[in-house]
Amino acid sequence: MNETSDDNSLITQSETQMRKGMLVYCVLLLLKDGKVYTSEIIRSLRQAQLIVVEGTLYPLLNRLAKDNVLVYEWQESEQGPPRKYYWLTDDGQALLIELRSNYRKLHASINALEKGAHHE
Amino acid sequence: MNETSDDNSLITQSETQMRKGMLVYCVLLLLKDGKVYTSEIIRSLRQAQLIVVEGTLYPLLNRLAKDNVLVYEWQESEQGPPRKYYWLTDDGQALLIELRSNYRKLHASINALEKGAHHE
DNA sequence: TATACTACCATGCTATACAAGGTACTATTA
DNA sequence: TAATAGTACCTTGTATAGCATGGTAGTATA
Repeated sequence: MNETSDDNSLITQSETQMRKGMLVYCVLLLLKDGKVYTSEIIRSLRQAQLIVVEGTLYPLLNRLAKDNVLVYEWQESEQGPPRKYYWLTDDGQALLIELRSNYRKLHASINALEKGAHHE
Repeated sequence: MNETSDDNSLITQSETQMRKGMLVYCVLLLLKDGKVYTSEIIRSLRQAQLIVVEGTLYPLLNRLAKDNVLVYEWQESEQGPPRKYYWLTDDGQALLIELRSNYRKLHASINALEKGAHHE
Protein backbone atom coordinates (compact mmCIF):
# COMPACT_ATOMS: atom_id res chain seq x y z
CA MET A 1 0.00 0.00 0.00
CA ASN A 2 3.04 2.25 -0.33
CA GLU A 3 1.97 4.85 -2.85
CA THR A 4 5.28 6.48 -3.61
CA SER A 5 7.63 3.64 -4.44
CA ASP A 6 5.47 1.41 -6.64
CA ASP A 7 4.78 3.98 -9.31
CA ASN A 8 5.11 1.40 -12.04
CA SER A 9 2.32 -0.73 -10.60
CA LEU A 10 -0.28 0.99 -12.71
CA ILE A 11 1.68 0.20 -15.83
CA THR A 12 2.00 -3.44 -14.87
CA GLN A 13 -1.66 -3.50 -13.96
CA SER A 14 -2.78 -2.06 -17.27
CA GLU A 15 -0.54 -4.42 -19.16
CA THR A 16 -2.21 -7.27 -17.35
CA GLN A 17 -5.62 -5.85 -18.10
CA MET A 18 -4.83 -5.63 -21.78
CA ARG A 19 -3.86 -9.26 -21.96
CA LYS A 20 -6.77 -10.39 -19.85
CA GLY A 21 -9.48 -9.54 -22.30
CA MET A 22 -7.79 -11.33 -25.15
CA LEU A 23 -7.29 -14.56 -23.33
CA VAL A 24 -10.36 -16.47 -24.46
CA TYR A 25 -9.79 -15.42 -28.03
CA CYS A 26 -6.16 -16.52 -27.95
CA VAL A 27 -6.95 -19.88 -26.41
CA LEU A 28 -9.50 -20.56 -29.11
CA LEU A 29 -6.97 -19.53 -31.74
CA LEU A 30 -4.50 -22.03 -30.34
CA LEU A 31 -7.08 -24.81 -30.49
CA LYS A 32 -8.43 -24.10 -33.93
CA ASP A 33 -6.08 -26.51 -35.66
CA GLY A 34 -6.57 -29.57 -33.51
CA LYS A 35 -6.16 -31.16 -30.12
CA VAL A 36 -3.76 -29.55 -27.67
CA TYR A 37 -3.11 -30.30 -24.01
CA THR A 38 -2.97 -27.76 -21.26
CA SER A 39 0.72 -27.40 -20.57
CA GLU A 40 1.27 -27.00 -24.27
CA ILE A 41 -1.24 -24.15 -24.38
CA ILE A 42 0.56 -22.44 -21.53
CA ARG A 43 3.90 -22.74 -23.28
CA SER A 44 2.51 -21.34 -26.52
CA LEU A 45 0.87 -18.41 -24.79
CA ARG A 46 4.07 -17.66 -22.95
CA GLN A 47 5.95 -17.64 -26.22
CA ALA A 48 3.45 -15.03 -27.40
CA GLN A 49 3.99 -13.14 -24.12
CA LEU A 50 0.33 -13.42 -23.28
CA ILE A 51 0.13 -15.27 -19.98
CA VAL A 52 2.42 -16.63 -17.33
CA VAL A 53 0.60 -18.52 -14.62
CA GLU A 54 -1.31 -21.78 -14.51
CA GLY A 55 -3.83 -20.47 -12.00
CA THR A 56 -5.36 -18.39 -14.75
CA LEU A 57 -5.63 -20.98 -17.47
CA TYR A 58 -6.96 -24.05 -15.69
CA PRO A 59 -10.12 -22.35 -14.41
CA LEU A 60 -10.60 -20.74 -17.81
CA LEU A 61 -10.49 -24.09 -19.60
CA ASN A 62 -12.93 -25.51 -17.09
CA ARG A 63 -15.31 -22.66 -17.73
CA LEU A 64 -15.06 -23.03 -21.49
CA ALA A 65 -15.66 -26.77 -21.26
CA LYS A 66 -18.61 -26.23 -18.95
CA ASP A 67 -20.09 -23.81 -21.49
CA ASN A 68 -19.71 -26.34 -24.29
CA VAL A 69 -17.07 -24.36 -26.12
CA LEU A 70 -14.40 -27.00 -25.61
CA VAL A 71 -14.34 -30.73 -25.04
CA TYR A 72 -11.48 -32.88 -23.85
CA GLU A 73 -10.26 -36.41 -23.58
CA TRP A 74 -7.56 -37.97 -21.48
CA GLN A 75 -4.65 -39.46 -23.31
CA GLU A 76 -1.70 -41.44 -22.00
CA SER A 77 1.71 -39.92 -22.44
CA GLU A 78 4.77 -42.00 -23.33
CA GLN A 79 6.77 -40.10 -20.78
CA GLY A 80 5.08 -38.62 -17.74
CA PRO A 81 1.52 -38.34 -16.45
CA PRO A 82 -1.55 -38.48 -18.70
CA ARG A 83 -2.57 -35.37 -20.56
CA LYS A 84 -5.90 -33.67 -21.05
CA TYR A 85 -6.34 -32.84 -24.71
CA TYR A 86 -8.81 -30.11 -25.61
CA TRP A 87 -10.43 -29.19 -28.90
CA LEU A 88 -13.18 -26.92 -30.17
CA THR A 89 -16.83 -27.92 -30.43
CA ASP A 90 -19.08 -26.46 -33.10
CA ASP A 91 -20.12 -23.85 -30.57
CA GLY A 92 -16.46 -23.12 -30.03
CA GLN A 93 -15.89 -22.62 -33.73
CA ALA A 94 -18.81 -20.21 -33.84
CA LEU A 95 -17.49 -18.33 -30.82
CA LEU A 96 -14.09 -18.06 -32.43
CA ILE A 97 -15.64 -16.43 -35.48
CA GLU A 98 -17.61 -14.08 -33.27
CA LEU A 99 -14.57 -13.09 -31.25
CA ARG A 100 -12.48 -12.54 -34.34
CA SER A 101 -15.08 -10.11 -35.60
CA ASN A 102 -15.21 -8.33 -32.26
CA TYR A 103 -11.47 -8.04 -32.14
CA ARG A 104 -11.41 -6.48 -35.59
CA LYS A 105 -13.98 -3.90 -34.51
CA LEU A 106 -12.12 -3.12 -31.33
CA HIS A 107 -8.88 -2.68 -33.18
CA ALA A 108 -10.57 -0.33 -35.64
CA SER A 109 -12.03 1.73 -32.81
CA ILE A 110 -8.67 2.06 -31.13
CA ASN A 111 -7.04 3.03 -34.38
CA ALA A 112 -9.62 5.78 -34.75
CA LEU A 113 -8.92 7.05 -31.26
CA GLU A 114 -5.18 6.96 -31.86
CA LYS A 115 -5.69 9.24 -34.81
CA GLY A 116 -7.64 11.64 -32.63
CA ALA A 117 -11.02 11.18 -34.23
CA HIS A 118 -13.12 12.29 -31.29
CA HIS A 119 -15.33 15.10 -32.48
CA GLU A 120 -19.06 15.40 -31.99
CA MET B 1 -28.55 -18.69 -13.65
CA ASN B 2 -30.43 -20.57 -16.34
CA GLU B 3 -27.76 -22.45 -18.22
CA THR B 4 -29.71 -23.52 -21.26
CA SER B 5 -31.37 -20.37 -22.57
CA ASP B 6 -28.56 -17.83 -22.26
CA ASP B 7 -26.16 -19.55 -24.58
CA ASN B 8 -24.99 -16.22 -25.97
CA SER B 9 -23.85 -15.07 -22.55
CA LEU B 10 -20.31 -16.25 -23.16
CA ILE B 11 -20.14 -14.20 -26.31
CA THR B 12 -21.38 -11.11 -24.51
CA GLN B 13 -19.01 -11.85 -21.66
CA SER B 14 -15.99 -12.16 -23.88
CA GLU B 15 -16.91 -9.00 -25.75
CA THR B 16 -17.00 -7.20 -22.44
CA GLN B 17 -13.67 -8.70 -21.46
CA MET B 18 -12.08 -7.54 -24.65
CA ARG B 19 -13.15 -3.96 -24.09
CA LYS B 20 -12.21 -4.00 -20.43
CA GLY B 21 -8.51 -4.22 -20.88
CA MET B 22 -8.40 -1.45 -23.41
CA LEU B 23 -10.30 1.03 -21.31
CA VAL B 24 -7.41 2.81 -19.63
CA TYR B 25 -5.59 3.09 -22.90
CA CYS B 26 -8.62 4.53 -24.67
CA VAL B 27 -9.31 7.06 -21.95
CA LEU B 28 -5.75 8.30 -22.13
CA LEU B 29 -6.02 8.53 -25.90
CA LEU B 30 -9.10 10.71 -25.53
CA LEU B 31 -7.30 13.03 -23.16
CA LYS B 32 -4.07 13.34 -25.06
CA ASP B 33 -5.13 16.48 -26.93
CA GLY B 34 -6.40 18.55 -24.02
CA LYS B 35 -8.97 18.97 -21.31
CA VAL B 36 -12.16 16.92 -21.53
CA TYR B 37 -14.97 16.49 -19.05
CA THR B 38 -16.46 13.21 -18.00
CA SER B 39 -19.75 13.10 -19.86
CA GLU B 40 -17.89 14.04 -23.00
CA ILE B 41 -15.54 11.09 -22.50
CA ILE B 42 -18.48 8.78 -22.10
CA ARG B 43 -20.08 10.05 -25.29
CA SER B 44 -16.86 9.64 -27.25
CA LEU B 45 -16.29 6.11 -25.99
CA ARG B 46 -19.84 5.20 -26.86
CA GLN B 47 -19.33 6.48 -30.35
CA ALA B 48 -16.36 4.17 -30.57
CA GLN B 49 -18.54 1.35 -29.15
CA LEU B 50 -16.19 0.87 -26.25
CA ILE B 51 -18.24 1.46 -23.12
CA VAL B 52 -21.80 2.12 -22.13
CA VAL B 53 -22.26 2.79 -18.44
CA GLU B 54 -21.18 5.58 -16.12
CA GLY B 55 -20.57 3.24 -13.20
CA THR B 56 -17.48 1.99 -14.98
CA LEU B 57 -15.92 5.28 -15.91
CA TYR B 58 -16.27 7.40 -12.78
CA PRO B 59 -14.38 5.02 -10.51
CA LEU B 60 -11.76 4.57 -13.23
CA LEU B 61 -11.14 8.31 -13.48
CA ASN B 62 -10.88 8.53 -9.72
CA ARG B 63 -8.30 5.77 -9.69
CA LEU B 64 -6.26 7.38 -12.44
CA ALA B 65 -6.34 10.74 -10.67
CA LYS B 66 -5.35 9.13 -7.40
CA ASP B 67 -2.39 7.51 -9.14
CA ASN B 68 -1.26 10.86 -10.54
CA VAL B 69 -2.03 9.93 -14.12
CA LEU B 70 -4.75 12.56 -14.48
CA VAL B 71 -5.55 15.87 -12.85
CA TYR B 72 -8.78 17.82 -13.02
CA GLU B 73 -10.27 21.21 -12.36
CA TRP B 74 -13.87 22.29 -11.97
CA GLN B 75 -15.21 24.65 -14.54
CA GLU B 76 -18.55 26.42 -14.72
CA SER B 77 -20.79 25.57 -17.61
CA GLU B 78 -22.88 28.18 -19.40
CA GLN B 79 -25.78 25.80 -19.39
CA GLY B 80 -26.12 23.23 -16.66
CA PRO B 81 -24.09 22.11 -13.66
CA PRO B 82 -20.31 22.59 -13.40
CA ARG B 83 -18.04 20.17 -15.17
CA LYS B 84 -14.95 18.32 -14.09
CA TYR B 85 -12.29 18.72 -16.74
CA TYR B 86 -9.49 16.14 -16.82
CA TRP B 87 -6.13 16.19 -18.52
CA LEU B 88 -2.92 14.15 -18.53
CA THR B 89 -0.01 14.74 -16.19
CA ASP B 90 3.54 14.00 -17.26
CA ASP B 91 3.15 10.60 -15.67
CA GLY B 92 0.01 10.16 -17.73
CA GLN B 93 1.84 11.02 -20.92
CA ALA B 94 4.49 8.45 -20.04
CA LEU B 95 1.85 5.85 -19.28
CA LEU B 96 0.17 6.54 -22.60
CA ILE B 97 3.41 5.87 -24.44
CA GLU B 98 3.91 2.69 -22.45
CA LEU B 99 0.41 1.45 -23.14
CA ARG B 100 0.68 2.24 -26.84
CA SER B 101 3.79 0.09 -27.00
CA ASN B 102 2.09 -2.72 -25.12
CA TYR B 103 -0.91 -2.59 -27.38
CA ARG B 104 1.31 -2.86 -30.44
CA LYS B 105 3.00 -5.94 -28.99
CA LEU B 106 -0.30 -7.53 -28.06
CA HIS B 107 -1.68 -6.93 -31.52
CA ALA B 108 1.41 -8.47 -33.07
CA SER B 109 1.10 -11.53 -30.83
CA ILE B 110 -2.53 -12.01 -31.77
CA ASN B 111 -1.73 -11.65 -35.43
CA ALA B 112 0.86 -14.38 -35.04
CA LEU B 113 -1.65 -16.67 -33.36
CA GLU B 114 -4.26 -15.95 -36.03
CA LYS B 115 -1.80 -17.16 -38.63
CA GLY B 116 -1.28 -20.37 -36.69
CA ALA B 117 2.27 -19.80 -35.59
CA HIS B 118 2.26 -22.10 -32.61
CA HIS B 119 5.02 -24.57 -33.08
CA GLU B 120 7.66 -25.57 -30.58
C1' DT C 1 13.90 -45.63 -1.75
C1' DA C 2 14.51 -40.98 -2.84
C1' DT C 3 14.69 -37.25 -5.99
C1' DA C 4 13.32 -34.84 -10.11
C1' DC C 5 10.20 -33.92 -13.69
C1' DT C 6 5.76 -33.37 -15.74
C1' DA C 7 0.96 -32.45 -15.64
C1' DC C 8 -3.28 -31.47 -13.53
C1' DC C 9 -6.05 -29.00 -10.01
C1' DA C 10 -8.14 -26.10 -5.91
C1' DT C 11 -8.44 -22.31 -2.49
C1' DG C 12 -8.32 -17.57 -1.07
C1' DC C 13 -7.50 -12.82 -2.22
C1' DT C 14 -8.14 -8.83 -4.77
C1' DA C 15 -9.38 -5.85 -8.47
C1' DT C 16 -12.95 -4.08 -11.18
C1' DA C 17 -16.98 -3.78 -14.50
C1' DC C 18 -21.66 -3.26 -14.12
C1' DA C 19 -26.44 -2.44 -12.26
C1' DA C 20 -29.05 0.49 -9.74
C1' DG C 21 -30.05 4.44 -7.42
C1' DG C 22 -28.95 9.10 -5.74
C1' DT C 23 -27.53 14.36 -5.39
C1' DA C 24 -27.25 18.95 -7.20
C1' DC C 25 -27.45 22.73 -10.36
C1' DT C 26 -29.81 25.20 -14.36
C1' DA C 27 -33.48 26.29 -17.53
C1' DT C 28 -38.15 26.11 -18.89
C1' DT C 29 -42.95 26.37 -18.17
C1' DA C 30 -47.31 26.61 -15.79
C1' DT D 1 -43.14 30.77 -7.19
C1' DA D 2 -43.46 25.86 -7.96
C1' DA D 3 -42.91 21.89 -10.81
C1' DT D 4 -40.64 19.43 -14.46
C1' DA D 5 -36.87 18.25 -17.45
C1' DG D 6 -32.16 18.05 -18.57
C1' DT D 7 -27.31 17.72 -17.47
C1' DA D 8 -23.51 16.17 -14.79
C1' DC D 9 -21.41 14.11 -11.02
C1' DC D 10 -21.09 10.23 -7.71
C1' DT D 11 -21.78 5.85 -4.50
C1' DT D 12 -22.97 1.20 -3.09
C1' DG D 13 -23.47 -3.68 -3.71
C1' DT D 14 -22.72 -7.81 -6.47
C1' DA D 15 -20.51 -10.99 -9.39
C1' DT D 16 -16.69 -12.19 -12.22
C1' DA D 17 -12.15 -13.67 -12.94
C1' DG D 18 -6.95 -13.34 -12.84
C1' DC D 19 -3.36 -14.43 -9.86
C1' DA D 20 -0.51 -16.24 -5.88
C1' DT D 21 0.13 -20.14 -3.56
C1' DG D 22 0.18 -24.73 -2.53
C1' DG D 23 -1.09 -29.45 -3.44
C1' DT D 24 -1.78 -34.35 -5.83
C1' DA D 25 -0.23 -37.97 -8.75
C1' DG D 26 2.19 -40.57 -12.24
C1' DT D 27 6.87 -41.68 -14.46
C1' DA D 28 11.82 -41.97 -14.77
C1' DT D 29 16.38 -42.01 -12.89
C1' DA D 30 20.00 -42.52 -9.47
